[in-house]
Amino acid sequence: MRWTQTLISTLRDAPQDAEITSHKLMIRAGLLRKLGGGLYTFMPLGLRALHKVEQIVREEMDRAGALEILMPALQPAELWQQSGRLETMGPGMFKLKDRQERLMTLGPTHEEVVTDLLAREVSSYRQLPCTVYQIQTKFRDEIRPRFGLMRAKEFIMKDAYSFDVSLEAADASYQAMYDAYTRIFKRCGLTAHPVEADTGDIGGKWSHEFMVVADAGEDAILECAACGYAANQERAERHVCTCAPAADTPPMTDVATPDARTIQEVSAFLKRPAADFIKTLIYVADTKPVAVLVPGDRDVNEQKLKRFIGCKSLALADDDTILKATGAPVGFAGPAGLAIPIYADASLRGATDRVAGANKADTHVIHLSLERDAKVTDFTDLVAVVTGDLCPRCQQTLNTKRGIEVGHVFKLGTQYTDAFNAKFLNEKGEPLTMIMGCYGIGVTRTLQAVVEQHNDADGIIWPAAIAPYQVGILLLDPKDETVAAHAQKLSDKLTALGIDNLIDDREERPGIKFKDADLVGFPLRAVVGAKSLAQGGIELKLRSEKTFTLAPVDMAAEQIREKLSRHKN
RNA sequence: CGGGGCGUAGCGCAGACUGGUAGCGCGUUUGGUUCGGGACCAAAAGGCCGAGGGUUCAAAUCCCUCCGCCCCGACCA
Repeated sequence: MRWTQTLISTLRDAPQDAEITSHKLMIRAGLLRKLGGGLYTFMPLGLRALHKVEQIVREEMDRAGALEILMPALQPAELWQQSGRLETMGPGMFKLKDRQERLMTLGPTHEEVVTDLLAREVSSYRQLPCTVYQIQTKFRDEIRPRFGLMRAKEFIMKDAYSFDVSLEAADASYQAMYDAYTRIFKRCGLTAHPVEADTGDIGGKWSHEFMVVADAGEDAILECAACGYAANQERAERHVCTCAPAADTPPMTDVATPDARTIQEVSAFLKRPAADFIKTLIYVADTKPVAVLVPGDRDVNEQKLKRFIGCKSLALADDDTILKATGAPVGFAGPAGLAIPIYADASLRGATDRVAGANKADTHVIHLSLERDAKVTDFTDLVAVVTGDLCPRCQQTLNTKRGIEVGHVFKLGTQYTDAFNAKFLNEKGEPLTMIMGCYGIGVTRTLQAVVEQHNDADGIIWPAAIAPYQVGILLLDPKDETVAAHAQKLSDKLTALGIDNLIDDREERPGIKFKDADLVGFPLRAVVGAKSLAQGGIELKLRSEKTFTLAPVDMAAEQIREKLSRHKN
């Protein structure tokens, strides 16, 4: 292919609305163009790279025994009513009506469609295990689309679903996908770490996310260097020391704290550190108010809270609800005397001599001994784990990193197969419910994660496996027929060797071609010019290296193949 | 949804406070000189200044409404 025959336009400046490196580079290098918020067009160059990622995904899915299918993106809403997710995922789904006024959705994911499908298709244990997958466009009405392809309203996902006869068999299917994911990300040139994760709206009991470590990542990961424990902050647990209660805390006493509402204000007023406080938050779980207690210097992890209570919606209570539940305005809630359920963080078990709100305006209490002075419904792990907390496995210190979630694997159990009555007959003719797993890779996000992980000040540095073109042939003297012929010959030879390449045949000065080649990020650059030919050949330079070598014209293609194979990533 | 910021040529920006009907750089087109890390000279094309309404003799500029985009937060009592 020749540069002048394709649609590549590079930009010297990044558009003002691009924030992170990978987003800027993908726009500047002409891979993407924006249509609107969270909506992007893949230009020829970007689409080539995307197709390569898809191809790797396809090969590894096939290798793992999964079967490719393609389900509709447009789906009847009844399916979502049947699973109950029209309610839980509703706000994040695009909905529309057809001319019959039937409510439809644009699929944000496909558990419903696939379970309905397998429930109809599978009737015997002989058909199991069965894992199907598709590479398809998903639609999500994101609260806030961000950073180009990282969080888009429309994006390409590879989603796979496994169906098994038993939990043990399902574990094997899960492991097969987990292993396939490991291979996929490696082949894409990514360093992705599996971490324990929250299951969110998908549901299920167990899941791992594949995280690419990057400062631009939207998730926080807690890692233990000692034992290898790694978890998304949404799920991360910590080891808590069970401290012996102080023998004699004086009776709980009111103290006036006029206008001091926040922990910070009361802490300053009473001259007690935030850690001595019991922070009391009033939430509304579905429709009922509940109180949540955490140490004054800690934050609540709402995902954990939601999971523990088992509610569908969870939000901080408004001022009226707080007044009704505590009898006091916002800022003076405390555990003593509350008539609503109280959930306390496990670290507060045996807490004595603490400060908390008194459930009276402008008043706090001191000498609060939690189990003596309040009726705690349950103690459980509720705080957001942070750097410095102790590993729940080995009690060493945890560290935080930022990560981009590129893949997520779930053990779902029978949540969906129950809802869709997906049963099969076993050897004895008994009907059993299939055990399900689901597995997603954000294909478009993965592409951007690669750029985020592989770049320098000059531009993208593509891993050879997913570069739009593996070789950029810079034709420096396009009007010189001999030189141009050499470039074309090299291109043909490379193509014959299965190495895709692009000849930059523009009538531009060399400087522009060098800059653009670096920006676009060809893994290998071959310079063909009157000067190089006079010196005896064609210049070969890897994007990841500083020096070049001169290859005789007849040897250039072979040498390129060799260089590329030595620098897979 | 709340807070903040921004909408002027394909991209990056100035002009706005102090109204007088639009400019710079890059890019694009043409011609010329150049030609190994984003050259130079000359000429040219390209804009209902996000949309609607108002004030005014006159609005990119002032006022109101809406729309779009970006960032922060989705929350600490």
